[in-house]
Amino acid sequence: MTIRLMLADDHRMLREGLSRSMTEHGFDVVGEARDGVEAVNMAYSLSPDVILMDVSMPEMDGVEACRQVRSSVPGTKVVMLTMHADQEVLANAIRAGACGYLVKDCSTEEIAGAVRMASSGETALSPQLAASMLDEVRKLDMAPTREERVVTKREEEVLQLIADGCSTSEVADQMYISQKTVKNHLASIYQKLDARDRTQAVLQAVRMGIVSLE
Amino acid sequence: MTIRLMLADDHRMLREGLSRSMTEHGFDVVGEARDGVEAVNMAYSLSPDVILMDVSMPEMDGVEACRQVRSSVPGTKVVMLTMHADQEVLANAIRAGACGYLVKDCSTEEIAGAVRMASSGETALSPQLAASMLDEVRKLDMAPTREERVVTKREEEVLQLIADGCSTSEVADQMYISQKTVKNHLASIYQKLDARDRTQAVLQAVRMGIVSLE
DNA sequence: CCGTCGCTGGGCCGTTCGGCCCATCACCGA
DNA sequence: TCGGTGATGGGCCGAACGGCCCAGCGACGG
Repeated sequence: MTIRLMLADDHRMLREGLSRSMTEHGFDVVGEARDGVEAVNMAYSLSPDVILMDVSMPEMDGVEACRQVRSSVPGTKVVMLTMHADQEVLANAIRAGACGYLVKDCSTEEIAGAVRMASSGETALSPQLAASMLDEVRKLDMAPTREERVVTKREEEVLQLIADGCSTSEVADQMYISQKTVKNHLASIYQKLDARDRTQAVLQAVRMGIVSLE
Repeated sequence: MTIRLMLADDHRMLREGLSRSMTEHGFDVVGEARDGVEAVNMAYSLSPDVILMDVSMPEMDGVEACRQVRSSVPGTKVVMLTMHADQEVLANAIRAGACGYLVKDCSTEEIAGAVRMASSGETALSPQLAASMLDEVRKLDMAPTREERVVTKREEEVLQLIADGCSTSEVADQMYISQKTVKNHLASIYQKLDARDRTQAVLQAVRMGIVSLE
């Protein structure tokens, strides 16, 4: 069974080249759109198996078009194409329901493979993108690592208990200290975390990874 | 300049095969380790450019070995090898400082490419892994999507402003309503989010993705 | 047409919170 | 040995908070 493919890109040359090579790879290219709006309408009337969609297009960008296609034509998979390995756009595309994400300088074999994977429900993306994504994850992990104890152990305990939903008296009970001491710890915390109440202190602590949500 | 490569895997056959093919690809295989402990010691004495390290090994698993190598021999890059596309292990490997992550059924060309990328400071990983990682990200994004408005628009505004550090009176000023109305909104929020004070309400809102941190 | 719900307010009251003083004790490094 | 810091407390007070009543108005749906 041949896969019914649709193209969406504002560059005619790219469309024609892609159309030719995808046809050679055994796909049935059933339609070509020049912008995002056209892509959404065409997807609705053609219900292709997969759409190769450029990220940057006139009228409506590919990410938004992807979102609309996914909601109005659920059976159609969308593989995004982009010029650069932009991690931010990638994240948005994933949220929009894209089943793949390729940089344009990949080979036609890679594109064909991505289309096949998409049509069978799998996800494909360029190694470049994967690497940039990893760097992003690594960056996120770096931050919590450097901490050299801004607040003391007891202060941290207070923060965690309050984040867990305890009141001042409950914190005091659980820590076997008086309410006054809890308030003293809090006062110290407010200075260190630049907060003026427990709400801000806990939020700041969450941001800094000092306490855990849940 | 040839890249000095070290192998760490508990399967002799795999080591020998890998050693042969990597040599053919122009790498200098300077050592082979049979378990994690041996890998760490050998890495320390040989200081190879790159280590191809299996995830599952006796004595010490590859992830821990990777961590120790990264801290004791900072110049050595580690590329992890695994049998299965386990997203959990991948995350740990990244945290441990791995510069690549490959499933074992990839071609020797891919491995060679990953080693070269690693030695030049880049990150490489198998498309399969990338896909499974994406699925993970997608799953995380799914949860906040289903929300059918638990709190009303105004209540959400109140929550966001408080999360941003505003007091009751400041929220009232910014929303052009009285302090009493703000407190009324909060009271309504407490019921809906099962919170007893603004701290818990904001934390719950953050957990539910209603308001954003920062 | 009437009920529900969201948004806007008022008043009252007891509790909690945060800021400001203060003290003691133990520990650790200069 | 002396000073700094962490942890433990005390008291006091004004402001903020949360719970409990209440009301009117507009929109929307049955």
